[in-house]
Amino acid sequence: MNQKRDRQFGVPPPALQRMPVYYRRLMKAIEEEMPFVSSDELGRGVGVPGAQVRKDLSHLSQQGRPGIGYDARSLASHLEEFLGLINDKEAVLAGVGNLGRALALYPGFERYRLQIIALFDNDVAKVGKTIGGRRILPMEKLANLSQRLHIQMGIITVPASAAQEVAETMIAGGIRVIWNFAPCRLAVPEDVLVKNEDLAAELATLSHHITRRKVAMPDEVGRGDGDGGRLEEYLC
Amino acid sequence: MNQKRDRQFGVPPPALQRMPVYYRRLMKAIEEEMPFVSSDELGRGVGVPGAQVRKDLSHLSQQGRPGIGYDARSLASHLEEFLGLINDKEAVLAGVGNLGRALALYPGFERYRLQIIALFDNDVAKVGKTIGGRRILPMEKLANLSQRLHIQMGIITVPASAAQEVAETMIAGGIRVIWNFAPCRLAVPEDVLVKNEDLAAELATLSHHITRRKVAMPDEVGRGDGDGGRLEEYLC
DNA sequence: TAGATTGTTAATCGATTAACAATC
DNA sequence: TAGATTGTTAATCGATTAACAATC
Repeated sequence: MNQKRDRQFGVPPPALQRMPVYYRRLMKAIEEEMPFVSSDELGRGVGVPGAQVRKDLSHLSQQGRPGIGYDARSLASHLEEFLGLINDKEAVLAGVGNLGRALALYPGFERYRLQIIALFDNDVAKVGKTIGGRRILPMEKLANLSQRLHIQMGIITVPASAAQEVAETMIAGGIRVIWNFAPCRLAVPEDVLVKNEDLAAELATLSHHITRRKVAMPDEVGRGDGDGGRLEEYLC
Repeated sequence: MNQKRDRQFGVPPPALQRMPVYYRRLMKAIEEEMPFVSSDELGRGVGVPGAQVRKDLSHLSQQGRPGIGYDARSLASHLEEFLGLINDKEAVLAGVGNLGRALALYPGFERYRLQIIALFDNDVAKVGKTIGGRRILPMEKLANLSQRLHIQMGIITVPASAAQEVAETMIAGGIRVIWNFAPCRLAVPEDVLVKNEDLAAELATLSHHITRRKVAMPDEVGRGDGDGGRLEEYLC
């Protein structure tokens, strides 16, 4: 009953976020030939208690066996299905700077069946060059290519000042899921999903913790000899 | 009263995460010479209602003027102080692959006073090379250098298989805040803060949305002409 | 059988939203 | 004064945790 409601409205976001981590834990169990994994073991990885894991997994067609745990292979393939990892997904990437280049070459995406199929940049000096076997195309071709190839995802790695315009181009090309690495928020129609990977904002929260931590724990034991040290000594 | 409690126990995590976005909105207002910004305007950027913004900002020493809004400059500098953006922070980075290289060269960190002061890698072919004016050092030097220079943050961009070991090295060097880009969870003592930037996991949740969205909205209007298209046509 | 672990219900906790008197 | 917008309290919503009967 509750399950049907969830199926319809979707799994709660925090639960969804944990699923890939459970999945990873299961892959490890399979590698180590452990046939069953308990909710507590699954939770250990993410730092959540077993009860949370069970609640999360109850949103899937359930699988656990009381007294035993979850069948690793079976649950893993349920998660693969749930997360859509069995489907091929194609993305375009806009902005071939250092970060764009790194993402285009990131080996981890392949495992999840994401292919970055085309790279775009405004810089005429970059257009025509090749990265990981893919030629860099001029930005004007993005919308049309995305539309004709039914691209499902757009990755934005342009500077913040250009991000909104690029997003609009992607949306014009029929893209409805945007992975935004530019340090800004995008204004998009409500049927478009934007996932912000805002490194600068994350850094700011870490900065807060660093600063406050200092205040909270004034005497740091065992942190160096107090003479300050100099960077130069270490340059080999 | 409530404020004191918050000051002591810290601002709720969701509020903290929004602060950098408010800060950015304020910087824009200052640039545009708008002296005051209302909570609704501040919220627009993050997609939260004004009431939420006001509640969030109430954790700071409050500043708003009824009927007018928040003084942009004043609130911005409160946020700078709160987020520790006025303090210089130093980081080491381990793992100079494509992603590590991109982060080392990322221009956005400087604004927030983060300096990546040293780069480390295990690969002897990389050691000795220079990135953004910083020489790459062998991993064995990480702990000692971090300790002597009182480095506050460690950035992990090594493969998942090496991440735990690198984290332990950083912790041995006195680092208590780790920004982890490896697709895995780290086991650390409880006084160490780990912020995971798990791109593979994020991708998996996006993958889920792409898949489910397909199911939810079966007929996609205006997405191409239906003949499928071919990538080759577009390669310039 | 005894021990382990499940799925689920109820209790708790925390964050968001609504509402409104205070005030610029 | 009238209109706008604040800070805060109370109501709502949603997620986490505790507890336990069911069961392998």
